[in-house]
Amino acid sequence: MEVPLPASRPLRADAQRNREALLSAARQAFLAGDTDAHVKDIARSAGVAIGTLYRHFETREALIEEVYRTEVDVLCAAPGELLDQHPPEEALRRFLLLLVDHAAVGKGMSSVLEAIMATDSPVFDDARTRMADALSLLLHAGSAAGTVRDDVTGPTLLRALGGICGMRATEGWLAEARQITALLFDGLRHGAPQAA
Amino acid sequence: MEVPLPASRPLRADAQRNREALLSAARQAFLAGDTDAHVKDIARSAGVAIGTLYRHFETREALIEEVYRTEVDVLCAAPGELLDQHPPEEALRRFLLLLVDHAAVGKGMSSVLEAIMATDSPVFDDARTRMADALSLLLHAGSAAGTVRDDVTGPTLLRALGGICGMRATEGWLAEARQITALLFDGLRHGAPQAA
DNA sequence: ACCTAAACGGAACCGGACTCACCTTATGGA
DNA sequence: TCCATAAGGTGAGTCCGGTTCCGTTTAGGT
Repeated sequence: MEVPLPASRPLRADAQRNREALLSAARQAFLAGDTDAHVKDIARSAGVAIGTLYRHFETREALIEEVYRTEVDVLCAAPGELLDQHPPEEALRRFLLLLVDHAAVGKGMSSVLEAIMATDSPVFDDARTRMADALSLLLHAGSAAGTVRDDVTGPTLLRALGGICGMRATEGWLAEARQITALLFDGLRHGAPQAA
Repeated sequence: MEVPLPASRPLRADAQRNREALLSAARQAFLAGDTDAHVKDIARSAGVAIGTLYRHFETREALIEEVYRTEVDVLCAAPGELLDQHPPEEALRRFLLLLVDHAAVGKGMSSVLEAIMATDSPVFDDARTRMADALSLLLHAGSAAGTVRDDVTGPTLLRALGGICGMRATEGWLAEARQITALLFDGLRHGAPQAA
């Protein structure tokens, strides 16, 4: 129950191996669509006992978050690149769709994005903050350029996207989600100082 | 486990009393904000045993749905009235905000609205269908009048709203939700045949 | 080799929803 | 009025997850 600090002391070799096995097993399960895989199964398919799982991760949620941390990293790096290559408005549009599409990579990812975006769970505080910052960056760039309204904050928009990702469940959800996101985007432009 | 058909045979007097007590206790709890009140507590505060609760309601979810059925009825009646008193576009705007505000009446309502709107649970099939129909009505009226885009369906919009209601959790969520809803509305008008 | 802190294992626990076999009582017909 | 009987009520018990705890094992430094 005391997740070792990142660099407190290098993990023992076997511990390192197990930790990785757990992450890999969990990733496997989530990407396979088993959004709510049981901790026991994850542990078993990692060739480890539950106790070991809990030595490495405070809770089931914490394990999940760790699995997706790299995904979140990738996502949060996107805005910078997008702004380099596109005008702010377009960068924002692309990022919104990128998020939604990302949520589609296996049902697993979307449920985590949702958890990150739509809940208050302290486990996701870090991820949430980073993603809200990423959005703020885009919104500010857009409103500075006058093509995006300036009264919407990163965190607010993040919540909305979280809600949209919460739509996953039905057959055609991705199409629906994209459509709604486009709608939201139109709404963001609509109130812009100098736009339609 | 076999919810009596509405009018198969009039419930025995005591059964009727208990059923009502359960609904009332549940309503009480949900409106008080205890979104995930335990079935035992609900049963206890209704003065009956768990078994009795389960005689009347298939599952916890079913009880919840029943509690909110009347709410949903009210909500679904609104579009008709709104269309009588306002142009389609304005009726739509008002209805969207009405939904969000309704979700704010106690955290309980919002979680149920969310469950109705954002999941596939068969328990809410009925409510979901009715609400999607209500939205379709407004959307059609709006697109017929040329003030609302015509490529968004009731069910899709319902999902989006469900997502937004899923935002409840944080302090300022209502303000955020209203803002996002307004954004969505702007988006709906944006692609309209003859609009901005 | 030996020692010890680190890591592991897994039975036990706990907190929920839900079930079931048995008991209680409303009710309608004699 | 009273009884038969089926509708209704009961609550201990089951099931199913996540989580904890402590005795055992082992990596890895001396």
